[in-house]
Amino acid sequence: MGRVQRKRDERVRRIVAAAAEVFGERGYEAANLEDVAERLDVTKGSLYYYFAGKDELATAAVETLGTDWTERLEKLDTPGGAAERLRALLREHIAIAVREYPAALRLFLVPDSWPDDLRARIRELRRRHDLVFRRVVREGVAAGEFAVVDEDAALQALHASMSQAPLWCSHLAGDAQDRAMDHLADTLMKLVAPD
Amino acid sequence: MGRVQRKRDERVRRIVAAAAEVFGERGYEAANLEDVAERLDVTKGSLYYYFAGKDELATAAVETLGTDWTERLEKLDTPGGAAERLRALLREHIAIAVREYPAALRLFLVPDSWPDDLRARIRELRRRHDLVFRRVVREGVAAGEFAVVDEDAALQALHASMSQAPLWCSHLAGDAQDRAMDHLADTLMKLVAPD
Amino acid sequence: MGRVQRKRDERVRRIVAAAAEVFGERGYEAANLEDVAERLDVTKGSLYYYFAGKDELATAAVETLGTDWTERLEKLDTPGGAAERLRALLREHIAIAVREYPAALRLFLVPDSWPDDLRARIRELRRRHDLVFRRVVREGVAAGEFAVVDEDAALQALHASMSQAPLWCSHLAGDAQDRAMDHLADTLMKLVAPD
Amino acid sequence: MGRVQRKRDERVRRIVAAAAEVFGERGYEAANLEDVAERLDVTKGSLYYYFAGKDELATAAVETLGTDWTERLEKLDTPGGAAERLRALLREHIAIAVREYPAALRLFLVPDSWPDDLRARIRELRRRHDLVFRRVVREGVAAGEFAVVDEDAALQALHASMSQAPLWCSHLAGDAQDRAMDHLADTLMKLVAPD
DNA sequence: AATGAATGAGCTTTCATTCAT
DNA sequence: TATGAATGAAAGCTCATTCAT
Repeated sequence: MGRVQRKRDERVRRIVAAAAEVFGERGYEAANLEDVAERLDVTKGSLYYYFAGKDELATAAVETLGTDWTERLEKLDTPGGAAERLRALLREHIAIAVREYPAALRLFLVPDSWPDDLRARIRELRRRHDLVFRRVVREGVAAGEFAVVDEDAALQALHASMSQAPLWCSHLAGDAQDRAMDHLADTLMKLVAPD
Repeated sequence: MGRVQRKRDERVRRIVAAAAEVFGERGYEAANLEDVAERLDVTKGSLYYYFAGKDELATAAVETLGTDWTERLEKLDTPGGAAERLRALLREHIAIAVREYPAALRLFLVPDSWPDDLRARIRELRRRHDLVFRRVVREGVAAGEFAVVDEDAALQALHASMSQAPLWCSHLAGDAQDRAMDHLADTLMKLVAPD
Repeated sequence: MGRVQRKRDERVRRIVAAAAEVFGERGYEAANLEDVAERLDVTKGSLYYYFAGKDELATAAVETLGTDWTERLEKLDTPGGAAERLRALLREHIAIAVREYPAALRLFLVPDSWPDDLRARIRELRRRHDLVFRRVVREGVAAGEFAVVDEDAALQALHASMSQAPLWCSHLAGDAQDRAMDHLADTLMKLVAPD
Repeated sequence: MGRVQRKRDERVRRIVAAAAEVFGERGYEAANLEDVAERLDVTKGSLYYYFAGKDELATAAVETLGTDWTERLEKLDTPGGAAERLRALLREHIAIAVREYPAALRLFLVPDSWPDDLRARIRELRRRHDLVFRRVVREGVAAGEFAVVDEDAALQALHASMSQAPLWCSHLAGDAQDRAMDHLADTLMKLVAPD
């Protein structure tokens, strides 16, 4: 992989980052390529040299954002039992959602009209993301630290609550926001609390 | 209020219903008036006889849907303690979300660009809706039946989880879907479980 | 002509008056029938019972306004020489323009696309209106009171100046407006001043 | 300023010229972008690459036309006294109105609904245009060559008469038209004639 | 590789006009 | 007579997409 390829990859990376911002802020439909280009100081047309169209760009954005997010959670190597580790995961996930991707919810609400392969890739992304949490939950349950009514239900509730956190946390200021995020994490821990 | 007015009201009601469907399915941006009109077997222009524009129509849809939903929950007169009543509320709310308004989440994700008064009305709607749950939770806590880390956090988690339920319940068939909904309700009860 | 016909005439008269206001304020293109109807507390559709369409209504408005205006000038029976009479005509014309039909200029700027017969009627109106002034000017010239380079040019200048008077007189307050109108009339008298 | 910019400027210039034609012929409301585009052999949408909307295009048209017109009059360096110079100005102004911008009157009758800044720019344009005439009139008065009842009234009358000249001159043929224009200019000179 | 330009389809909105009642 | 309702054509505007340079 030569210098040329590296340069191209870097270019793509920056485009996707910009796209993730715009799509995240406005959602797929309301986002427009002009704004993505503007953020990169290039023209709309240039994007087509790297991406076949809006769909592909949005998919790449979702993919990158999803992967980054997942990896940051995967790297979070907290020592201790399942409870400590889950608590750390929740806190980190909420922090990322509120601070960095306040509109990720919109970003993941992809149009139903997308081709199957794009949808499949996104589903796969979510599955991998979900696995980070699911593993800890499952270990906690096995170790008797946690108890769940239903694993799927618990995980859905966790994800849903975290992804909507920005909707009511964003408008809070520094300390109050921190406290709200902590309270949410603590609250969600109850979902897997032993009886 | 004469026959004419009644007829107009009925007409408006049907338009709003159609709009709620379309906006709910596609979200505000992706929805278009052509589709709303088509569902009513009229032409686009006719809608403007009843509504000043897309915004107003969407607001009406959100408002109607929100009010109906809240009222159905308010009417739910379950006997018993806070736990029984909350459980019934959760189950009903989830059922409505999954069966009748699978895309309500999208509908409530209103554009940031809306005028303040529209946003204010929507916020008010949500507040009233929230109150139905908040009251029961508060009573349960007072009665020692429930314990919450933080009232706001608990309620946010409840709402978020329920509103996203369709995303993973819709594709399930009859019995499996019922079971999933029950599991979710039971899971969410843990959020307020006493220690 | 029975009571029915009289009632209809009265109805037509009021519609035309409202139309003259609206067309005068906005000009032909920008005016819309909804506003005309609203001013009369009726619905758009009703207007079609009396007029075949927008064109006919506008023509009637122009015609009525033109006729009224002309008749008021014709009735102005000032004693004295041509100078006194012309001065009175100018002053009255300007007053009507500024106070009552500040946008008459817009009203008379009819679209080029109108059918020939409508245009012909309007031209005839203007001719009759013009005649009121032309007669006095001609008499003044014959009597040696006036001198004109060219009768047509003088009359065109008179009309143009008077019809645009509202553009710079409307924003003036009571006395100042009166003075401006007087000055304009005096100024225009110079157009026919003897050498 | 590179070749690209020059090309863009030229493009803009041609668009504005086309717009001035269309707006001038039909007035603001009746004019439509389709027609402007058609005259340039492009599609409607292309205009938006250069102008934000109908308002901006119309303003540019008014501005360009107004500036050009004023500059042509300013460059008119006639020798002689105030009378000779005013006579030349009138003649040139009338010629431009009749021959080149027969519907400028319509163009300058901007909608009341325009934003204040657009209206302000147009007013400024008119002020500068007016100044060309006002200066000569004032000099003539100072030199005792002219006498006016009221400077403002005289100038308003001059402008109004000239701007409406096309309404009755356009339909005249070659020589007759020339003569009519001359007569108008001579007639208007009387407005400032000494007593 | 990137740009400026253009396109065309699709959207929201307006409004003269028609018509059953 | 008058109304409420609906229509359809046309307007202004947006934007993903294409393409010559």
